[in-house]
Amino acid sequence: MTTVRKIAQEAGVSVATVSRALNNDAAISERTRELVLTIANNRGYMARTGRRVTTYVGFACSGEQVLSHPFEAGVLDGVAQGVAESGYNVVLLNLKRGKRRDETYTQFFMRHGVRGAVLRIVAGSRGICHAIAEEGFPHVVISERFDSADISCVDCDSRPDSLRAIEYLIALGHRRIAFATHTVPDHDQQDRFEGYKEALLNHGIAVEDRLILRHPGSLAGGASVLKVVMSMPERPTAVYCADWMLAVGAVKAAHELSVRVPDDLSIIGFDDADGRHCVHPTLTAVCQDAVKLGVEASARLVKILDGDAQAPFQFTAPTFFEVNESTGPPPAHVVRIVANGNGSARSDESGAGGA
Amino acid sequence: MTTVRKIAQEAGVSVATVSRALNNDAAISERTRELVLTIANNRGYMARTGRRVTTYVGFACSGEQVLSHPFEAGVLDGVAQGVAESGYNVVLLNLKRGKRRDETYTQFFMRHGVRGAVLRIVAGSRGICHAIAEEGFPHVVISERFDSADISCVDCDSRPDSLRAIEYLIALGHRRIAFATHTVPDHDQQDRFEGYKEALLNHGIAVEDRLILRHPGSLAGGASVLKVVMSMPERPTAVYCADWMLAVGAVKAAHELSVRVPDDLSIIGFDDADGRHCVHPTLTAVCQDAVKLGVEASARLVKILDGDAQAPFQFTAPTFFEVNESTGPPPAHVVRIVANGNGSARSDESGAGGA
DNA sequence: CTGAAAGCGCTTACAG
DNA sequence: CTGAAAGCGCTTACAG
Repeated sequence: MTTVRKIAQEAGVSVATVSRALNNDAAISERTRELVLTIANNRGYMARTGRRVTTYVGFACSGEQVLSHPFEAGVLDGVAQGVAESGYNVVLLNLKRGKRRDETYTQFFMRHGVRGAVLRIVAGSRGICHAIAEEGFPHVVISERFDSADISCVDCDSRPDSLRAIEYLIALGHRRIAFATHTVPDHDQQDRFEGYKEALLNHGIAVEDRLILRHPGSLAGGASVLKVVMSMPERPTAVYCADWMLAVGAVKAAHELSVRVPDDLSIIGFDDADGRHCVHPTLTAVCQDAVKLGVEASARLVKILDGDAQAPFQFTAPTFFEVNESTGPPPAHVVRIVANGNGSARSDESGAGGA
Repeated sequence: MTTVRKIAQEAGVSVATVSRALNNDAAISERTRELVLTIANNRGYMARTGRRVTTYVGFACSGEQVLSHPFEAGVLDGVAQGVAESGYNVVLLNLKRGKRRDETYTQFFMRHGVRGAVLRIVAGSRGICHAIAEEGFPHVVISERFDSADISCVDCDSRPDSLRAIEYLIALGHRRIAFATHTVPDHDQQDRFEGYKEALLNHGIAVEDRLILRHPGSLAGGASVLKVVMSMPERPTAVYCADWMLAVGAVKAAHELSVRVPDDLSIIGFDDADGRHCVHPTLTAVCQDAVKLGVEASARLVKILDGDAQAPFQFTAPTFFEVNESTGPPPAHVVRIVANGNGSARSDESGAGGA
C-alpha cells in the first residue's frame, strides 16, 4: 500500500511536504507538487485518512435490477440530479453482492463512505428495508410501500389513474376490457389491477378471470397479449397493458396482424418515460415520471442527512393519465382473429362490443 | 464531526471498544455493538481513516449527458457490470460541477476515493481527457477517439457497417439515398457519414448536399426528416437516420402521413439498444451495444488498476448491421408529398427511383 | 469481553 | 518553500 511516507522517501522530501502537495497547500513549489502527484499516480496512492474524504449517497439495489431499463435509468438519473447541488455524490451498490455476512447494513454503508441510501429492491427483498430501518440508517425506498411507519419511501400510486383510464374506456362505450400484467409480482402492477377492478365494479361490469392476462414484460409478451385478446370468443374491445413493454409489444403485433388501433381494439399502455410517443399510434397511457421519483428520493434523503428534514417520511408521487391516439369507441362489428392451420382467419361477431 | 472518541464518551466505553464494535471484531458483546452502532447512526458517524475504506471506479461525465438516455444508461449499466466481480464500486462524478479550480483531476478523483475513471465527455470537453492522461491518472474514455496514444479509449467504429448498410440499399436498387444526422457534432455521426459517402462513391453516385439533413435528435426531428425527404423534388427512395430517435421519429411520421415503409420509402436506422424492435416495421439498422462498451471500458480499467493489463490502450468494438423490415426495393412509382394549404397532396414522379 | 497504550497515516501550526 | 514535531482519528497486540 502506498502511504505518504513511501512517496516522501521516493521523492526525497518529508511526509509533510507530500501531504501539502497532495492537498494543494499554497506554500508548495510547482515542481514538488508535480513530482509528488506523479509518484502518487504511479503507485496508485489513495488517501486513507484526513479531513477531506467525501461522503456519498448510495443507490443500493437488491441486484435484480437492470440499470439500462428505462425505469431504473430514469430513477438513477433523478437520484443523481437530486444530489447535484448538495456536495454529495452517488455510488452504485449491490446489497447482495457487496455486503458481508458478518456485517450490518450500517457497517456495509459506512465502509463505502455512504451516509444515506436510496434503496431499489424487489418484492422478495423487502426484508432488507426493514433491517436497514431498524438499524436506524438513513434511507429512502423507491417504488415500494410498507406498513411500518419506520421506513421512508417514495413511490407512485397508479391506482387512481388506472381507474380513470378504465372509466375513460367505459365512457367510450367499452364493456369487455382486458387487463394485461407482466409476470413479476409487484405493488405497482397490483395498484393498476385494483384501479381496473374498481372501475369495472363502479359500472356494474363483472371482473372476469379470463380477461386478466399475465405475460412476460417484453415485446413478445405484448404480442401474446394482443393475439390472445384478438382470438378470444366474445373478445374484449380494449386492453389495459399495465407495463410499457407489453403495451409497445401489443401495438407492434397489432400492425403485424393488421389489427387497427383503435378502430378494432383500443389499447391503454403504461409508461415510465417517453415510450408512448415512440410508437404509432401514440399510446393513451397511465404515466409515471421515473426521473422525478429519483429526484424526490435523493433530494429528501440529502435534506435528512443535513438535518433539514425529518425521517421517516412517506411520499406518493402522482401519476398522470394521458389520452392519445390508441383509444376510441369500440367497433360496431367485433372481428375476431381465429388461428387456423396456415395463419389466421377472421370471424365476425357483430355487435358483441355493445353494452 | 462524530469521532470514535465522542461515541466512546456517549456510550461510556473506550475508543478501542468503539473501533471494535464498528469493525465487527469477534470479541465484542452483542449489547455493546448495538449500542455503539445506534449512536454512530444517530450522530451520522463516518469513518475517516482505517484500513477498510473501499476504493472506487468513477463514471465521470462532462455534465451534458442525460443518464436516462438509452446510450448513457446502457454504458453505465455495462460499467457497473464490468466491475462487478472486482471489489471496486462505481461512483457517479461530474467533472465540471465537482472539481475545484485549484485542484488537478488526480486530486479531484483521490478526494473521492476514486482510483480510476471511465470518462464520458462531449466533443467540446476533449481537453479534459488530455489533462487526465497527462497527469497519468488511470482512465478509459468511452466513445471518443484521440490522436494521442497516451489516452486510453473504447469506442465503436460505425463506418464499416454504415458503408455496408448503404451498399445494401444500393444493391436493392436505390440511387437517391438521404443521410440524416442530429445536430450535436460527434465522431460517431462523422463515422456514419463517412460510411455513407464511401458507399456512394464506390458506386459512382454523387454525394449531394441537399440529401444531407441535420435535425435535432428527437421524434420531432425524425418527423421533420421524413417530411423533408418525402417532399423533395426527385425525392430520395431511402434514408439512413444515423441516430435512433431520428429513425423512430421518421417511422412514426411515416405512419401519420400514410407513407408505407419500405414500399414508399426505405429507412435504415441506428440503434444503441433495442429501439429498432419497438417500432413497426422493425428497423433495419446499424447497431452498437452500449452495454458492451461499458463492460469493456470498466473491466479493462480494473485490470489496469490491478496490474493485469497495460495502459494506455485503444479498443474499437464492432457494430453490426441487422436487416429487418424497414428496407426493400425502391418503388416503381415514386410518389412525392407536396405540402399545400390544407395538408398535403401527392405528386407522381413515376420511375424516378430507377437506376 | 474490555481498556490502556503503542502505533500508523495523515495534517498542521511553528520555526526557519 | 520546507522539515521536525505535535496532534488527531483510528486500529490492534497485550494484559486482564
